[in-house]
Amino acid sequence: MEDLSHSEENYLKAIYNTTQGEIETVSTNELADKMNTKASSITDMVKKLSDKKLVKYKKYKGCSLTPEGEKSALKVIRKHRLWEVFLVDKLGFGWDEVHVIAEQLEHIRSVKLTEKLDEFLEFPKYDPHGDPIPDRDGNLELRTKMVQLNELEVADVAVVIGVADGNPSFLQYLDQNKIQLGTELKVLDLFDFDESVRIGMGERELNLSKTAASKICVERLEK
Amino acid sequence: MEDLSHSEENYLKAIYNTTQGEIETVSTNELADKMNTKASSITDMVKKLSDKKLVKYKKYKGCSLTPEGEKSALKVIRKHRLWEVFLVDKLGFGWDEVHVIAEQLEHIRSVKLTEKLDEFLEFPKYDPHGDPIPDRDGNLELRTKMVQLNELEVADVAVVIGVADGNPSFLQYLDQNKIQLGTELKVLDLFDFDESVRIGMGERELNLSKTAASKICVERLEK
DNA sequence: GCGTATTTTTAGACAGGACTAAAAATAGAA
DNA sequence: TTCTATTTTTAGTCCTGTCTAAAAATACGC
Ligand SMILES: [Mn+2]
Ligand SMILES: [Mn+2]
Ligand SMILES: [Mn+2]
Ligand SMILES: [Mn+2]
Repeated sequence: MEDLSHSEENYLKAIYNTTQGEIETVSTNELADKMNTKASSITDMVKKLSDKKLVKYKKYKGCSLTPEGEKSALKVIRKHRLWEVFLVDKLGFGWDEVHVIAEQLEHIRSVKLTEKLDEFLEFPKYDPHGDPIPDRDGNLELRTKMVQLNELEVADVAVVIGVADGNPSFLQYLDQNKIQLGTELKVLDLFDFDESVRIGMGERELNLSKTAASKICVERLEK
Repeated sequence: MEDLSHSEENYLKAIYNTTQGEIETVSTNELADKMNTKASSITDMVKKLSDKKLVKYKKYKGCSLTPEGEKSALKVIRKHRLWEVFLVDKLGFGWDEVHVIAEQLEHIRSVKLTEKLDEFLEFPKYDPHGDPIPDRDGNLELRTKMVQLNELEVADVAVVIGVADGNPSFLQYLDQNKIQLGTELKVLDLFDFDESVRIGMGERELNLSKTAASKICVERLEK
């Protein structure tokens, strides 16, 4: 229950993010890639977190979070996403700029600060990238109706509700093409040969590569 | 010019704060006291900062900031005070609660964040304790007309413009006695035997110990 | 100016976090 | 199944920042 270091929090967050969905365990190398560090550093830290009962770890078998560890990770994620909302909504940052700054702010230790910030932002449910913000108890909304744009059929109508990649260059690409959260679109064509997709948004039409389309998260609308 | 660690920034700030005014140099032990650390730690860090040309240091003679070091210190102080304004004005914290949180926020590295925050707060000149906020170039207003309350004469009228002590228990004492920045007061009596002072504020009258009075910073008004 | 008290520095240790290189375990192909 | 390629762990090193204990320098009373 004692405070965790910035580093420990970053590891927990990375483990959380890579063990979402069906994947129940993350390998040492995969984590090393995600965190831009070396496998040996991962082993060291995972051992430490395992001693603290925040991570389940079997040598050579990868790791996952314990319920305790998940709680800690979600606290950090809550702060990260709240700060992102603050930076975009209150300070006027672009959604492509806030992640790196929130990486620092997420480590500020003050429960009262987090709760006051939440209130100041009027209890936002989603961050600027469409990711749900855990409540103070660590409950996270499941986005059951969310699908990737490339999974739609021709003539489907949908609204953008998230992005699967926070990379600034991808977000700037979306900005340039005037795609943002809330943008409504219709699938005009699906091209088999490269799995690209043509969408219409109001008057505009646009081709998206499979790569791009797979990173845009949408919810189907009644057509 | 590379980034400084949290620890290095804290040392620079502490050196800045203890070498204000006539005092031109701070001793190793004094700094150790202020920072709740040991003299040997001070020596180590001061050597390092001296290598980086941020601190002037002669063995056994104490240390002070170089112009470079002062610039760095003022950047941290600027962030500290801006965050304090944010916490009080926007989030509704009490002035007794914000110092510890700002101790963390002051280390967030993003020039753009600092400038956007400044703008969002509408370019405040003073923090919640009446301390002037350095501008982006590190220029700091000198509060030439500021005196301690215990230096006033009987019948002097003055307005509270700052506190010389950020200790929460002192600030809470002021809260309880409804003394805040902007409070106007008149000196009713000075008591020689213990140097305490009796002040009037509107209908209210109040005795202040010398200790308390010396920590309240005021500006004389035309009586 | 001398000798003691105090301050400051040095030496050595330790904990956290990261890295390299080498060793061990596992996975996969033949 | 056996041999090799890949993954993972271990061993040893380094850097930062801190501490304790010992040594050195300074300050000061007489
Ligand atoms: Mn982080
Ligand atoms: Mn986000
Ligand atoms: Mn600080
Ligand atoms: Mn302040």
